[in-house]
Amino acid sequence: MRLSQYFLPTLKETPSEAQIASHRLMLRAGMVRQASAGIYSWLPLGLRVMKKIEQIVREEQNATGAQEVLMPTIQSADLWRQSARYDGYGKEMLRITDRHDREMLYGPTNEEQITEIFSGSVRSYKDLPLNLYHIQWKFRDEVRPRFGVMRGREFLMKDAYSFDIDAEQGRKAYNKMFVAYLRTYARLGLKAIPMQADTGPIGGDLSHEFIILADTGESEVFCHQDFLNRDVLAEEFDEESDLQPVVDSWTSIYAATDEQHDPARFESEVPADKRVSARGIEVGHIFFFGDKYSKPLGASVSTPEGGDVAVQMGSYGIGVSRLVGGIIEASHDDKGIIWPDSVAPFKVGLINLRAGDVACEAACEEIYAKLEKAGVETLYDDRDDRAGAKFARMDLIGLPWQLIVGPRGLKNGVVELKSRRTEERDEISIDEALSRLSAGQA
RNA sequence: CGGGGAGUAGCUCAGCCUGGUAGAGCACUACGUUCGGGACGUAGGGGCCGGAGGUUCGAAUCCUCUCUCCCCGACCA
Repeated sequence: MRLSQYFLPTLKETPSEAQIASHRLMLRAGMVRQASAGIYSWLPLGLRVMKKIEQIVREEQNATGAQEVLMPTIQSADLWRQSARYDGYGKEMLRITDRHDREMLYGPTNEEQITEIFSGSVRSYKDLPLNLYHIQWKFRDEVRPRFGVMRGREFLMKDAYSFDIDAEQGRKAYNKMFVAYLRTYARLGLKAIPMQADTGPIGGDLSHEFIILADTGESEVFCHQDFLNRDVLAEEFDEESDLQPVVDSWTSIYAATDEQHDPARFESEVPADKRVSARGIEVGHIFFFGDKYSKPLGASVSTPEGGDVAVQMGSYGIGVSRLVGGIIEASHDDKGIIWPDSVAPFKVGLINLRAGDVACEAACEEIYAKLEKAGVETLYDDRDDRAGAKFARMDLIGLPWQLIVGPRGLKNGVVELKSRRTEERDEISIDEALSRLSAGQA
């Protein structure tokens, strides 16, 4: 993509409403624009990142055997009356009426809807286990939206729903999601820590929330150092096996948010040099709640013995749009965003330091064409700005690699390849730069 | 939902107290000089001063009502 043609409205000054780093940086980098309190429009750069996160989430869900569906944002009030949550959910639910005065609502979550879909089509234990998910916008009328997309009212969420014949099978489904979540966050370049959680309004007796560490996190987190050193992507799992030992290995070590923190336990269970206290952001929450929804909504299947039994359900949420902010919170510096490779909107920013210079332009055009051909996502800064402005903008939007082409280097036959994260610069030939960027790692 | 604050140019803000031709910096347009870490000069364009009432000869400014946004707390993917 040529920057001269790309809609990237970056800001030099910070809009006054933005308090935390990710919000400031998202506005300054031209990723989003606020429409009203807690509601955002996504501009090209922001949308690219969100789509990448969404795709990683999707791949990890699919890998567990979950199947993607898409449910509507607008739901009927009647459905929610059946689960008795229409009155219970309170003012967070945005209620609307259509032209016939039918009571509708903008879905804050989809347990009722998925359960109805299930019960309308599934009759036998032979159709289980089943896990359906979708990635759809939700609306929760938060009292006080804040922190940009981290606590918006409208947000994009992946929610999965598992259906099983009994609690034992349900626990297996829960464990699969547990591990899939760990893998998802790891692929997003995040250290996520599972913590025992309250089940809140969704209910149930088994629940974990996933917290990523970031200095600006909302809650204080205490955990064992081992969490941070463990690489879940390096571990092999047999999806069909019982994952309980894996889950146990993650949940048996101390980890708690400040609400549930027990200093005495922390100190007795974790050696002093392994104690980590940090700030955290919740980016996912999983629940197993048995027949809480299947019973009132009549989601039952026939058993091998010929009887009828309400299915055991779980629900599993990841805040996709929140993760865009969360990743920035976990990965930025005073110059701007530092994207992990897996979600970077482009892999490399090609900077022509002297637009209009014949040699620079020819070199950039050649490099750009070759990178595009090699499938390397490239944002080519072909604008006629001064060098300083180009550097500042590229640092702000945080692409992992900057390939800097200037008259000074070209005279010696070299370009400069700079890592945004480490700030290491290598002066190398164009060919070497191309081969490094085209290979997996630069 | 309690408490505080703010709405004036795309952004950051001054002007308001004490009513009298709507301003600055950045951004934008043109030209020139510049050109490896957010340059400089000259000339421009851009505003129903959040909205509605009121007071007044005259309202961004004073009064009333209202809408919106932000911050702190209690609650949340």
